[in-house]
Parts: sequence; C-alpha cells; structure tokens
Amino acid sequence: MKKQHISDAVIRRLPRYYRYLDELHSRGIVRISSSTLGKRMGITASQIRQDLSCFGEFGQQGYGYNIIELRAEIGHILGVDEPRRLIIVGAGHLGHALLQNFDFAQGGFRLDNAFDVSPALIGSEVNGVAVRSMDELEDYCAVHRPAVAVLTVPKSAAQEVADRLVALGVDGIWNFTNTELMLPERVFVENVHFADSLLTLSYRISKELNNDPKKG
Amino acid sequence: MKKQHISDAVIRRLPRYYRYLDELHSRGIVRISSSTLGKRMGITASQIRQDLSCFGEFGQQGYGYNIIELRAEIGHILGVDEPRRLIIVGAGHLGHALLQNFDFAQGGFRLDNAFDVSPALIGSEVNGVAVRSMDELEDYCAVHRPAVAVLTVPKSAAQEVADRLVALGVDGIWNFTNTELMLPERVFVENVHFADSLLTLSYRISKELNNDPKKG
DNA sequence: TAGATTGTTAATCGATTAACAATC
DNA sequence: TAGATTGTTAATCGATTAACAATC
Repeated sequence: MKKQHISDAVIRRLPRYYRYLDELHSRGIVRISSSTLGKRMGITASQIRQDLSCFGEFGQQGYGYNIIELRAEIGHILGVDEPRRLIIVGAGHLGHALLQNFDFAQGGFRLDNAFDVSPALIGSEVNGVAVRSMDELEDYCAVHRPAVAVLTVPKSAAQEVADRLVALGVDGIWNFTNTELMLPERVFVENVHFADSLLTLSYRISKELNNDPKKG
Repeated sequence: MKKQHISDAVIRRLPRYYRYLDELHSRGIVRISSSTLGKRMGITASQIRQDLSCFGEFGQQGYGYNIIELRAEIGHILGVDEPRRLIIVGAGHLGHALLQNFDFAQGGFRLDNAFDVSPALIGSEVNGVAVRSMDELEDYCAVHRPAVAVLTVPKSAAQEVADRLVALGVDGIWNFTNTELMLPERVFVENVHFADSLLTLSYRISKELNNDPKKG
C-alpha cells in the first residue's frame, strides 16, 4: 500500500539502501532478505520492509528481494532515471573539487556548465565542463532551464546568487555555503553544512573523553 | 535538569543554534526569547527550551537568553573550547578545497598537516599547511596524536586508510569517501555523503514534478 | 507590581519495532 | 508440501508540542 506522506527519515534512508544494493550487486549477489540486509546495515528488518512498503511491493514471500530489481525501483523512486540538467555556480576550490570528483550522472544529473565571476577561471574548462561568466547566467538558464544549481560561492554572495537562481526558475539548490538560505517554499534546498557536521563529531569526542568511557 | 542520554536529533540541532546565535550576535542583538528564536529558525519555542534543558539552565524568566552567554555555553557543549589536533588524509581536490576554505579553528580544531601519496603534492604547502607523505603518518601520529582525521582519499583506499588511522589512535573520522566504513565502536565516524544528499534533492524534485503541485 | 518567559511535566504525535496471516 | 519471508496491522517507544507553575 502506497502512503500519501513520506517522512523525511524514510527519504534519507533511500540513498543508503541504494548504495548497499549497488555494493551487493557488484559482489555478484542476486537476492537478499530484509533481515540479512538489515543485519548488514545495522537496522531492523521491519524498518526496511516498512520503508519499502511506502512505495510499493518489491519483494516475494519466501524469497526476499531481487537485488537488481530493487535497486532499479529505488533508483526510479529517487528519480535517477529522469535526467535533469544541473549547473555549478561558483568554481572555486570546492566547485572545482565537485567538478573533478563527483559523478553527477550517477545521480541522474547532467552537468554541462559551471559559472564564476573570476576572470582567471572564465573560459577555462574543468574535467570537460566549461566555466562561464556569471554574466551569462540569465541567458544560459533561459535556454537550458537547469533543474538544480550547486551553490559553491562564498558565503557573502550566497543569498544574492540564490535569489537570482530562483528567479531564473531552478527547482532545487544544493547548498554548500554554510548559510541558511531564505527562499520561497517551492524551491527545494538541500544543505551540506560542513561546519555543523564537524561540530557533531567534536561533541561526541569531547563528551566521550569527559565521561571517561567504560571506566566510570 | 541534565539528561543522561542526549538523542542524535538534539545533537544535530546544536550546531544550528550555534550558527544562528553567531548571526544574531554579529547583528548586535543582545538577548532573545525562545519564541523569537524559534520563529526565525522555523521550529517551536518548546523544542528549543527542551533541547537546552538537556544541558542546563541558560535562560532567565521574563527575559529570555543572553546571546553571547548562550552561544558560549553551546560552544562549550560542542567542545569548541578544547582545541584538538586534526589532520587531513588525502590532499586531492576535495582535501585541497577544505584546506583552502574551511575554518577548522572555529570548530576548535588545530590543523597542522595533510598527507597524501602523490609525489607531486608531497612537500608542498597549501594555505600554510604542509603536505607530507603517507609514509610519515605513523611517525607523525606517534608524536602529535591527532584526535580527528579528515578522510578525503579515493573510495578504493578508504577502508584501508581508515583502519590505519584507527590503529594510530584517532578518536574520530570525518568521512568524505562516500563509503560506509567498518570500524570499532569506540571510533566516531561522521559521514558526509555527497551522493546521498544530492539523491534526496533529486527525490523531492521528481516527486514534486510528478505530483503537479497545488494543481491536482 | 504586572508582564514576560523560563524550565519542566504532561499530552500528543510520529516513527520504529514486533507480530502474524498470507503466500511464494 | 514445509520453510522462509513478505506486506501490513498492532504495540511500543521516543520525540515534539502544549500547558503551566515558578520567578525574574
């Protein structure tokens, strides 16, 4: 039975299932039960079945799940088979790193241009992707209508550039600027807050050290 | 009343409070009530008070919270005032970007060395930080005992390098390799899974488009 | 003092886990 | 067929929200 509302907790587990299924597939494993998968991932079999049941029925009693099939289903749910255009806005160190390392195609995105204000970068090509001037952003978007913009500009420019991108009609922003963007609700923002992430690690380490673990 | 166990949900909100308080402070605001802060952050006043009460009593009836004080308290809870050593392992594009952009000191970390296998990088200096050979990792750790290692090596080397770091006594790993590391429980791992993050954005966009929002 | 706002207890809501009939 | 495992309903657990006495 498909559910109406899917909770954020479920959505955030989907990519993880996807990743594990990839891994299992690449090891040549064909089928898996929810309990075996759960043991590997450190979650309960119930949770896996409950999560999947939000989207349909993908298993078979007495057998489990066919890995290739389930992987394809989850990919479909995540939208990886409906390729969308994506641009990188800000080709500094971080934008550069994403251009060089990150496999956008695997997530169903087509990256064909990056944008920056720096004359030193404009006109260059990074890993086969052209870096254009920010002045061309309006014209480019009018023609190519990218669905997602990766925001890797300096913090000081973040809100302004985000507003501009929203005005140009992007549906989502992948935000690496470590600021909270104020944008209309219709635009999806996915934040990658490095600082927040490192601080949670800091918390856990300092708490552990203060508690003198397993000795107190 | 201080709680024994702090849930992950609470911990992950702390850096966000910290960030907002910074912002308010930099705007010259001196005090704030839980309800005003909640409105700004899009959460309930109850949740803020409940969260803070896990760690102590930081407010005053009829007044609210002093921003500087509360910020300092949260910083303390997060451990930013107990500086710890941190190393970057893998000085490729992503490691490079972190070296150039990220303010480790703000999170209470002292970064003084990066490590890589590439002869082209070894011996160079990035933003004042020396890049050493991975061969020196053992000797370095024996002397300086870094608490945290930032793991920005290729996926294929991730587990192996992580094992090595754990053997060298690091308490935490900030993992950017997009793999699930298998490590002993005593080591804290904070994952930054770019691919997972982008896939959740993909999901939300494709779902929204399929549902033909506010028109069906 | 009166008004505002805290910290905390109680109520509600949602998410996770357990149980089990259905069935491959 | 017998055993295994699903999808789903019910039970439990935990997290969020509401309420309110305490008090600055």
